[in-house]
Amino acid sequence: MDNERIYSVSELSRLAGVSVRTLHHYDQVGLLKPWRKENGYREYDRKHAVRLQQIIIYRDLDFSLEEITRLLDLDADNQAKALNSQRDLLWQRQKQIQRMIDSLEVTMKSIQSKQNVDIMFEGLPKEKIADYEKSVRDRFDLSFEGITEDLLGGFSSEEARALKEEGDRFAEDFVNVIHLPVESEQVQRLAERHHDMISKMASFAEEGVELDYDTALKASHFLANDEATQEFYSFYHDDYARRLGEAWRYFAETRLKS
Amino acid sequence: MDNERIYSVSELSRLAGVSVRTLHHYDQVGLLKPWRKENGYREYDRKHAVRLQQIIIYRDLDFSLEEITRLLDLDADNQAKALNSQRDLLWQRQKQIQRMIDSLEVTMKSIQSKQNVDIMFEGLPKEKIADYEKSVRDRFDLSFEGITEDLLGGFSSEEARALKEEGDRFAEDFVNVIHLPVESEQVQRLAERHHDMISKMASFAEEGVELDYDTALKASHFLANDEATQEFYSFYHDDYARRLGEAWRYFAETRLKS
DNA sequence: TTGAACGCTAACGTTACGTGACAGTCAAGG
DNA sequence: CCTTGACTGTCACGTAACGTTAGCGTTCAA
Repeated sequence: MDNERIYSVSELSRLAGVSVRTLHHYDQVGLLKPWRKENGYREYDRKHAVRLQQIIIYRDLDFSLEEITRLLDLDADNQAKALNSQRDLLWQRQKQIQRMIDSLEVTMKSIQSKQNVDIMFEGLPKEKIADYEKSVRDRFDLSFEGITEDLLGGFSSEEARALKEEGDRFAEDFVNVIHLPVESEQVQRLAERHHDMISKMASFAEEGVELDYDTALKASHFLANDEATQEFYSFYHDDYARRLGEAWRYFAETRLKS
Repeated sequence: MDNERIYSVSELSRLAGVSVRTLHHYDQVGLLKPWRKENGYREYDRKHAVRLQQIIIYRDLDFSLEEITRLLDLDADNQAKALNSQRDLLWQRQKQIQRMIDSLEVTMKSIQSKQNVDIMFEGLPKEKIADYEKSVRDRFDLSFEGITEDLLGGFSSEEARALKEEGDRFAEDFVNVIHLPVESEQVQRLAERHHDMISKMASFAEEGVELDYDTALKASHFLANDEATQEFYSFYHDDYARRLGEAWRYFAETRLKS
């Protein structure tokens, strides 16, 4: 019945996971005052142990020992209220950490996307990338970083590499039929393949996004007419961007028009 | 293109939510070293801002500045890895706080249940409660606190008061028919009412718990025969516990037998 | 009875800044 | 041109919450 477990300093310190010195300190500042045996040894009971738990919670929440003293002595009678406020503080802390995690993941996505941009543009002429980027930014009034972050941030390096290879293979195939008319079946098959590639990426970036007629038409026009873009893709073939643009346009007109 | 936003001490301090002195300090210990203008003023760029964010995360996770220096310089190349480990640490912290919340809620339940016990036994003879409690503990090999915690911990003080009143009203009604035979319709109607009361409480404490035949029979036997219990309930009527036990037994035999 | 384990106090050390004190810098206004 | 107020800089001491070390008493099993 008389459940009065008592603890020595070292026992309580092990129980609560704090150092003996800490208990000495709390005694000194009057935060947790144990009984004393005749020989001067400190003696803690169950109530002390409970109070210590509370102290530790508040301490972990970055309250000063002075504040903790006030809080605990103030709510000494109203235990339930004290516990409630502690729980609320812990909830707040949870949410705060969640925000930190979220912001961290945004940063991670941004870094990953930059890496992926490097992967995707690997082997392509460095100095022309900047011009191409500027063109895209001017034409569509979008930050290049914004685009790539949305489009590439969600992929791992491996996936990015796979995409790069898929793109290269496509380019190779396209160059092989680049002399054929855009209406030809071979070219249109490739146009569809390209359309599917892009759609896949876009839908991965944002759920339910469709590459519709208008967007495709704009893109085709850009490909067919923008100089920096032509320059950039001349790496594959002199006429690459122009022909791809035309292929896209025909594909959009015949297959995407609603 | 040259996105090089630069910050003064005060600007960066506001941006990151730290004091100017803190930035001075980080400069001093070599954790975050800004550029210097000719006049000696500190100058921070975007990279500094990013590094500061990382510092703050680690600091909030209680790393020492020295450890943070090591961590950041060690993973300076491998940014992605650093961010990953930070996220993992934040997750761990989340879980730790969750454990604290859980343990806190257990404590809250225990306190609430003790308050509710006081409410439920209010007005009943204090000194007989202990005997009754001992009897229950001996007979059922259960800690009284365990029972009440499971049964009453989930109720608020208001709900406990309502339960107490319901119980008192029942006792009054039962005393009014206590002279009638246990088989009588009036008594059996009350037995059912009592059974429903208890069931409701039990099912509230633990989802899907049913007060079955065996349990009811044991309880009825206890009520009808245990002396401390008789004593305790004699507050209502000398024969209260015995008659209630018999009413329960009949009810169990006629209505609960599977 | 002795030595290892534990306890006490006292006092200085450490970390991560806070808080002045005192002085130079700079743009705006009288 | 000079002042004024907002910033900035470097010392340098202060503080909170213990860590650490030193010196010394207590307990208890071997």
